[in-house]
Amino acid sequence: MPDTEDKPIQNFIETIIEKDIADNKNGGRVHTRFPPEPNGYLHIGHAKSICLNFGLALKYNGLCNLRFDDTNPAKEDVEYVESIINDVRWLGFDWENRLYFASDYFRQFYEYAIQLIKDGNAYVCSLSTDEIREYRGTLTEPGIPSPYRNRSVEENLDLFERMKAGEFEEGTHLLRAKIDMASPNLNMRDPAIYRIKKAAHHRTGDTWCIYPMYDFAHGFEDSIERITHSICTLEFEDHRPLYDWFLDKLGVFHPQQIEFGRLNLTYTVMSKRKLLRLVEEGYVSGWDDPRMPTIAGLRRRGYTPESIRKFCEIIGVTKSFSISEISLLEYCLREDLNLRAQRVMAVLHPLKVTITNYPEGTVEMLDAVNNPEDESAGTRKIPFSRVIYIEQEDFMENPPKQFFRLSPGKEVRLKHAYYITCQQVIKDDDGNVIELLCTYDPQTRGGWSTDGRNVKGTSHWVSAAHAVDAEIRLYHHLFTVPNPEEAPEGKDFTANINPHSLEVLAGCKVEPSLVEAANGTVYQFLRQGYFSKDPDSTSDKLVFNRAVSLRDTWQKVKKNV
RNA sequence: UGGCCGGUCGCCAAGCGGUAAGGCACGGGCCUUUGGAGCCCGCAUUCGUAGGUUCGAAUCCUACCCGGCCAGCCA
Repeated sequence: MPDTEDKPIQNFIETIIEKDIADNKNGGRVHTRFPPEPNGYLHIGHAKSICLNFGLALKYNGLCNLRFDDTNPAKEDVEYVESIINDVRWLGFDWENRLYFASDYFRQFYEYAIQLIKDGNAYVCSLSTDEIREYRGTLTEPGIPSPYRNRSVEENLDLFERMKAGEFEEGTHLLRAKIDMASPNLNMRDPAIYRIKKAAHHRTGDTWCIYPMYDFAHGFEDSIERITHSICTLEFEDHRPLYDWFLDKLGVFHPQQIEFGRLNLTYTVMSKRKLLRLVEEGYVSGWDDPRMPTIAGLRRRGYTPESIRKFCEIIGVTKSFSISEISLLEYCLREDLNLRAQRVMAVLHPLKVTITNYPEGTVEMLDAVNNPEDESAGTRKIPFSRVIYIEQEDFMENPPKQFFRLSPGKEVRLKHAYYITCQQVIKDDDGNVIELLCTYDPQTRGGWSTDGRNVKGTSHWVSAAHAVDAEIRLYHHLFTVPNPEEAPEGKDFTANINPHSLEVLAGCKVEPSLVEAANGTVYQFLRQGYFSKDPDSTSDKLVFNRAVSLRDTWQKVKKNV
C-alpha cells in the first residue's frame, strides 16, 4: 500500500540511535567518528562510512571526530594522513578541532595494559609466532592454553616493562589477554594486545617499540573520546565481544559498536590492499588515476563531492552483503552535473566540413547558451567560419532510416549556428571520408527557420581556424567483469583487468574558451558527456578526462539496426 | 563438519502480524536547437525452500538450502 504521507526512511542505525536518544542513553548525546588507518588512500567505500558517520552527527545534532587509527607504524605514513585529511574535507565534512590520533593515546593504552596484567587479565606469552598459531586451534577444534598463561603478575609486569624497554627482539614476546582458549569465537582465544615492533612511528618516532593491537586499542580510542556509537563494517562483528570485554574489564566509558555492510561496486575492486597492487604493479598511473575508485581518482576524473554524497545516501545502509552497480554512481554524477556544468562544444573525432557558399575570411560571433538548465549561467560568443569540424560519427554515407544526422543531400542543424546540407563527399585514396562540402542557409542563423522545415538532427561543431587541439582521455571499466574477485582457477583479480580501460584521443578540437579554464573544472561537451580539465594540461597542451558520458539513445538504436 | 551475520524485482532497498514503497537498470510513448535533460506509462499475485502457528505471515516458530566473515604479533 502506498503511504500517503512521506515519512523519511531510516536505516537500522538511525533506528538504534533514535531509541537511544528516546531512552536518554548517554544523556541523549550522539558522537561518532571516522577512524581510518593512514596506510592508503581513501576510496568510495570509505566515503560511505564518512557520509554515514558525519551524516549521523549532523542529523542528530551530534559530533563526529576524524581519528587516525595509527597503531601499526610498519604500514603507515604521513603521505596518507595528508591525503585522507584532504579527501574528507573535499567531500564536505568538518571535524572542527576534533582531529585525533590513536598514537596520542599510547601512554594511556600502556597503563590500561598494566592494569589488565595486575588484574590477572593479561599475560606475557613467549611462544613463537608459529607456536601461537598451533596453540590457537582451528575453526572446529578448541585451542590449547599457552604454557606461559599462568605466569605471576610480578613476572608479567617485569617482562612487559622489559618489552617496552626494548630488551627483546620482535616476535619473542607478546602481551595477550587471558580469555578463553576454547571459545568458538577465535578472537577470544587469548588475543594479542601488545607486540614488539622496532619501527619508527610517523608521529611518535622511536618513543615506543611496543604497539597495541587494533582490538585492544580501538575501544579505548572510542572510550577516551566519549564516542556513543562506534560504527564499523561487518567483518568486525566477531570482534564485538572482544571490544566489549576490554572496556568492561577496565570499567571505562563503553561506546556501542554497530556494524554495517561495506560498499562494493561492480567492475572495480575496493580493498586498499588490492588498490595498492594496482598502483605498485603499474596497472594504473597512481592513487589518483581517474580509473581508480579512490576519492582522489574520482575527483581527478571529474566527480563532484555532491554526487558522491548523493550516491552514499541512496545506496542505503544495511547488514547485508551487496555489490552496487557502478551505473548508479554514474547516474548520480550526471544528475548533479546536468544542473551545473557549463556546456561547451568539442569534437573528439574531427571531420572537416567546408561550407562552400559561406564567404571566405568571414568570422561571425554567434550566441551560445551556457546551460539550458540554468538561465543564470548566461550565454557566450562562439566563432563560426567557412571551415569547421564536426564529429565523424555525425556523418554516414549510407545511413539507416533511423539516422537523422548528416548524409549526402540531407540537412542538419549546427547547434547555435545554421542549417547545412551535404552536397559532396571527398575521400582519400583508400576510400575514407576526409572532407564534406556543404552549403548553408543564411536564413537559419542561430539554428532556426520560420518555414516549418523539420530538421531533426543537430550536430556540435567547432570553427577550424579557432579551435584548440586537445588530448582527451576516455575511461572504461578497470575490469572486464562485474565482480573481479571471481577469477579463473589459480588466478587472482588481476586476471580480470581490462587492458583497454584507458583510451587516449589525440588531435581533438575544442572551443578556444577552454584554454583559460582552471584545472579540475568540469564541462559538458555537448552531446557527449562530462569532461574535467586534467592537471596534466599545460599552456600549449590541453588534456581532458571523460568523467561520464551522456546517456546515448542512438547507441541503443544503432544496435537494433 | 565450529561460531557470528545475512537472504524482498537484474542491482540497491523500504517493510517490524493486516494483505509487496522508492531509486537505478530495462522496455514503450511524449517533448526537444544536446538522439542530453524533462514528462508519462510498464516492470515481484510474491518475499531462499519446505512445513507449522494464526481469521490473516515477507513479518512469529521449526528444519533445510544458499551467501558473507573469522584460524595476522593487519586494521
